[in-house]
Amino acid sequence: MNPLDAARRLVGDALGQDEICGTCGSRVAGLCKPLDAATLDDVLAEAEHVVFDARDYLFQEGDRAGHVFTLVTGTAKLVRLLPDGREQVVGFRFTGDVLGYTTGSTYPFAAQLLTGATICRLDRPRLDALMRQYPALERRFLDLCIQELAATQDQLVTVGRRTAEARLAAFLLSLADNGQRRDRVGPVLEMPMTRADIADFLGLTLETVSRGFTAFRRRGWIREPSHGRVELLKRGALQELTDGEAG
Amino acid sequence: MNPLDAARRLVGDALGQDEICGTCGSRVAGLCKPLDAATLDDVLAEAEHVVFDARDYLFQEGDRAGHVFTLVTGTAKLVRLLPDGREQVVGFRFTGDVLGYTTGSTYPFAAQLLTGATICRLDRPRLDALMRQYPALERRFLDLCIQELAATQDQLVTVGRRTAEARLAAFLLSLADNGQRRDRVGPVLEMPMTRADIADFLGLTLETVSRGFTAFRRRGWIREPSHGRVELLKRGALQELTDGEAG
DNA sequence: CGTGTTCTTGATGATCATCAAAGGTGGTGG
DNA sequence: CCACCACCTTTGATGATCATCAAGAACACG
Repeated sequence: MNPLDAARRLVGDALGQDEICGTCGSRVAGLCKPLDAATLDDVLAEAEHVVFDARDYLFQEGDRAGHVFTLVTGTAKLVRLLPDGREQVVGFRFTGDVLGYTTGSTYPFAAQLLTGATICRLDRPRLDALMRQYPALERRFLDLCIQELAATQDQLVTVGRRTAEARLAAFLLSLADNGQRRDRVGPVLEMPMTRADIADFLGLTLETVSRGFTAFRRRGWIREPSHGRVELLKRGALQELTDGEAG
Repeated sequence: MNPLDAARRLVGDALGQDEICGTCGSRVAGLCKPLDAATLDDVLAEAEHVVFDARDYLFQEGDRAGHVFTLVTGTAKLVRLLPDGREQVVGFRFTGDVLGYTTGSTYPFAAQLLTGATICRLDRPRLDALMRQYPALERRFLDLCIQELAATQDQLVTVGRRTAEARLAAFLLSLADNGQRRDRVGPVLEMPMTRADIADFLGLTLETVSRGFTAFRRRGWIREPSHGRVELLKRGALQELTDGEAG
């Protein structure tokens, strides 16, 4: 069952009901995690749920920042454009993550979906009102922002100071960490991004990324059971590569 | 007069008095900018001023996050270490900037001074108390964090997708923007960082950075009137380079 | 005035981008 | 249901960019 179908079914069954909203609120990375039940109800009463297709943009770079989004289901990439049209992926966002919060008036990057997705969306006027009412919400955004900052700095280290294969290894390990935080079962990771997406994230070309995957496969470090999935067979080897102890 | 002497003199004359504290509070990037006078007095009463030498660390990566710092005078670099000892500079901080705020228990990077500096320092327990009292302070940190995030994403674009000379041009232009925000007079920019610092920031080697400066000098795009200073003579040319319209 | 640090410049080579083409895969419509 | 088509992926050949190694020059400091 592909993610889009899953999302549609979920929404069809339970749009606006506690089942979905519970999901919004209970995720590790979710917006409402530290809120008590009464507050949560207030917040969720204001939010709306929407379904998007793969490749849809939640927002473009420079758009008026009118909403904050939570990914109930699906994966997205955050993209900055260069004047000449090339793009840099500044991050990926997964089920449970929050996107698009800014104190500025426009989004500083675009958010494009890699899969179909169910989105929980809250508009800025309502969010501002809720934040005045519940200061814990503002604190939550600060926590999230500090986490994002740390992750972006990590990425800067990866792109600035590692070889192509080491970057790829770091990417795969971060995917795995991500899966764990979301308590996904089993050793096989979902990887909905294309080689081009990964290249734009790592500051490489898609050819170089492809060669990296091939090399890891040949060495028996990874396995790709199907499109959009990886399994890390030798984490130690990947870790050594990122740590620079390459032989 | 070197920056260290300037800092020492300033502190010797006016430590703890309104003159310095006014400086903390009035800067564009300062912590207390949006606070009213009464709040500002409360915050400043809790802060202490300290003088550091060039190369001192305000904190190391992994230290307990016990203080928040404002640079009253001086320049610092923020550094992440790799397992093999190489380092990535994730940002520079200038007079008026705030450093070291995190909701976590340890600093995720080190802060090392490039020049002597006067620091306005506030410990976490007091800061937390002040934030409970003045929610505007928390909001201020969120603003700052979002700005830092945007700047770090910009840097990711630079390091991931631009050539060596284009990175250097972007760096010089950002220095100039920074100077403007601080309403520095005249066309000559302070540049207290070494070629190695710049290289570690741009994901290059110090030799490549040096060659870049030489190339820009030869083309008449920049001038270095003395150590630690630059003047941008052809901003348009530098801008074209970063925008990728290089011929 | 000597010493350590930073900066410059050159020579060489490795890494990775670029260009090119063919093989897969999934989705769509006939 | 099959065939076609668009997109993604793989693989190869070549070359440019930038790292590395090396040595000398300029500068700051004691």
